[in-house]
Amino acid sequence: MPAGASGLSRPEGGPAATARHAVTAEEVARRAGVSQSAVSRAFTPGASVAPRTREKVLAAARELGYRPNAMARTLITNRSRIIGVVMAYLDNMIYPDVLEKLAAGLQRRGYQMLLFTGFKDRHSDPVFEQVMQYRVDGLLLASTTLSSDLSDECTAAGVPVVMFNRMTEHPLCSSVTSDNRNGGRQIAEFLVAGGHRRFAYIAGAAISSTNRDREAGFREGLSRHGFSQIGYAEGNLELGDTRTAARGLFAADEPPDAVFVGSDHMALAVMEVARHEFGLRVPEDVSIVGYDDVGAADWPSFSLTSFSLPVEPMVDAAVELMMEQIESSSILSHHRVVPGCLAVRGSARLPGGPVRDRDGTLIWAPGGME
Amino acid sequence: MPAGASGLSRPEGGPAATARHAVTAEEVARRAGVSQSAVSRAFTPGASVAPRTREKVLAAARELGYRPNAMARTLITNRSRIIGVVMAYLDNMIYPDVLEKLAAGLQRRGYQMLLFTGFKDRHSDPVFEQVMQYRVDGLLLASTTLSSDLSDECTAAGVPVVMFNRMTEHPLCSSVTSDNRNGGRQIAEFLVAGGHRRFAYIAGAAISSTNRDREAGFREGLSRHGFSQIGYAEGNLELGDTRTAARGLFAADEPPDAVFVGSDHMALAVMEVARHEFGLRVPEDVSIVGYDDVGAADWPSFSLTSFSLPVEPMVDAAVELMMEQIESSSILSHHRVVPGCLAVRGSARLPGGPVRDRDGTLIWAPGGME
DNA sequence: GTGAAAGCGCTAACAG
DNA sequence: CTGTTAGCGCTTTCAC
Repeated sequence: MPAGASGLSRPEGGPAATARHAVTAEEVARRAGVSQSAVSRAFTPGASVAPRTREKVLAAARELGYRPNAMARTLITNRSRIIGVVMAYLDNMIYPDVLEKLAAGLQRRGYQMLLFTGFKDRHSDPVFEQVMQYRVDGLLLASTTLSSDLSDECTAAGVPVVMFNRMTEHPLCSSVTSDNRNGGRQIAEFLVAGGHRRFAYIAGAAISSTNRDREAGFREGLSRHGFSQIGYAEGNLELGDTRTAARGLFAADEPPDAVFVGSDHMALAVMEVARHEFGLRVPEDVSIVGYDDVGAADWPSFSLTSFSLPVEPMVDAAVELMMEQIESSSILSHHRVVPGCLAVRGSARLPGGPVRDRDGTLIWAPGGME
Repeated sequence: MPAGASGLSRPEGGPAATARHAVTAEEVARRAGVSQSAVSRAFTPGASVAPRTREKVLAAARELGYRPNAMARTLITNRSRIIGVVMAYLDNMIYPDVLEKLAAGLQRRGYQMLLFTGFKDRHSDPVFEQVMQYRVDGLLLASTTLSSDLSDECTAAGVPVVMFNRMTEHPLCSSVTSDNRNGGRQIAEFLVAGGHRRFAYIAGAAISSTNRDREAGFREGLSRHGFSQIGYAEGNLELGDTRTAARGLFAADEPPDAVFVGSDHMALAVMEVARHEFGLRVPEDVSIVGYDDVGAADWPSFSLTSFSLPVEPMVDAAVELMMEQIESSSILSHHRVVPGCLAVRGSARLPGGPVRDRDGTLIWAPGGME
């Protein structure tokens, strides 16, 4: 017996009703005195129906409570107007935001969202089999870690795949990411300019392209200034692991004076450990920088300096890419990299003067970005 | 042009493939040298097929990459095995958790989840029309605020509705909630025992049953001890409004020494305002208690005392309720109230001795709950 | 246990 | 513009 069965309950039940047969176009047609195809046309935008006929149909439909059956329509049009969205877990605070914006974007174009999530531990394959049976028009993969052959199967089945917040070498997948590499590098520049000397990186999912690029950018930026030996630990996008990682770093003989954490979600946990377990002041004793710029980063308690993941433009790009492929019924491989910027707050020591990227781009300047 | 279109991009495209026609049962049948119905049976658990036939079919299916078409099946069985989930917004940190667990629970029973979210501002009716066209087998409404006639339409269409984390007077809806009233009362008892004298309540969505019950319980508990005048403000489940509400309360002539905030999501914001805008120490100057017991409540920075929303049992109950109705194809009105308990942390002053509810239940005792 | 045949509710030609 | 007709891919009798 599940725990939920305990507690107060009203076993008496209450009123009951039995499922009614759904109204069909046929019935509406009879009532409106037209043919069944007329009903279909009345509900098809842009179909050629006399205004008077359409009126009659809509009236009859309203009276009967008719709603076109999307399943039947799918069967014949070969378009479900459903997009499968795969997000293994939602604990990174950006995902709820992505989900909301994505749903809104798809809805606006008349698409629905079939969501697959909550299989952190279990394997994703059975899940995937299910998605495909629903003949989704497209698949959006938004977990940084997911078996890549999943996308193989999709493209083989002619279903366009858009990767969100991750890249792939797969030749027939599109992707939308933030500018991870640049972000990592700009953070390095910023921290070096801030006078730090002992750096560390805490990785998310080490195998993901997202983590790989952020780390690569960070190392690249550091090595430009001669720092090639840095502390390293893996948080695996998981709070427990992240805390362990942070403890290891801070307990070292030469603890870092600047830590770049691969995502805000983890960075906040690192900050907690630094302050409450090691009594470190941020940023006086250690600077902490994250990536994603989640809402909580801006809370006074954290005031986390972070490189932004531009969710809205990324979602827009993803939806656009998806629609393009659905409409052209061809699978292309487009990769969009959406630029972000460093949101400078209080968790990292401020540099004395302006900071520029290697190409001259202004990353930060005292007193605001002019 | 959306912002996402800027930034780096590889316009050259890449390889392209055209959607292939999906494999049908007919084709599998030909290849396996059996009839199309045999194929259907091979994929129907519990159908009467000779093991040898099934083997042949499965082999052919594998070779061809066949997957049964769920849409076609829906059309004939009149069961989509899809549950519509309506969650207007996901910013309350409990919702991602609910979503994950719900998806897992449904998936385990062979159901998919069609998610409707991201319409905080927009009206939900057009959204709803869409859901119904996909012939969902059931609808789970998990936003505390949603037009109630939405459920009318569902039950009229024979679709079972389960409300999650909210109640309704509607006679043909089921619901699963936490024990809001008890929670509110226990918090009152705890705060009174802690020696507080000036109480305040910050409401979520004032019209929601969830808020109503939490507030009623709180007031009930306080009035038992003679406190009937309390501070009140509305946060509307919205961070901006919540901060404004908190500012109003703390800036008053006689600011509260104990605040119960209708949800953790808002409570954390209130704590931020108290500390960083008013320089108040928590709990020395003001005690703050929340409801939901979200993950962040346990972070050292907040250490928020909170009444738990037992997500897992609630989700289990909701799924169970839903399955019951789908399987019996009758709509019942069951209301489950899942008990929670007070998670005592550091954001509220501790009472000197054990605290009991009016019925004698132990709410809290020094040194743990024995 | 298996195949033939009849639809599920709808769209999409096709004549008129 | 409208009705008729033929399926979409599948499940489900119904004989065999």
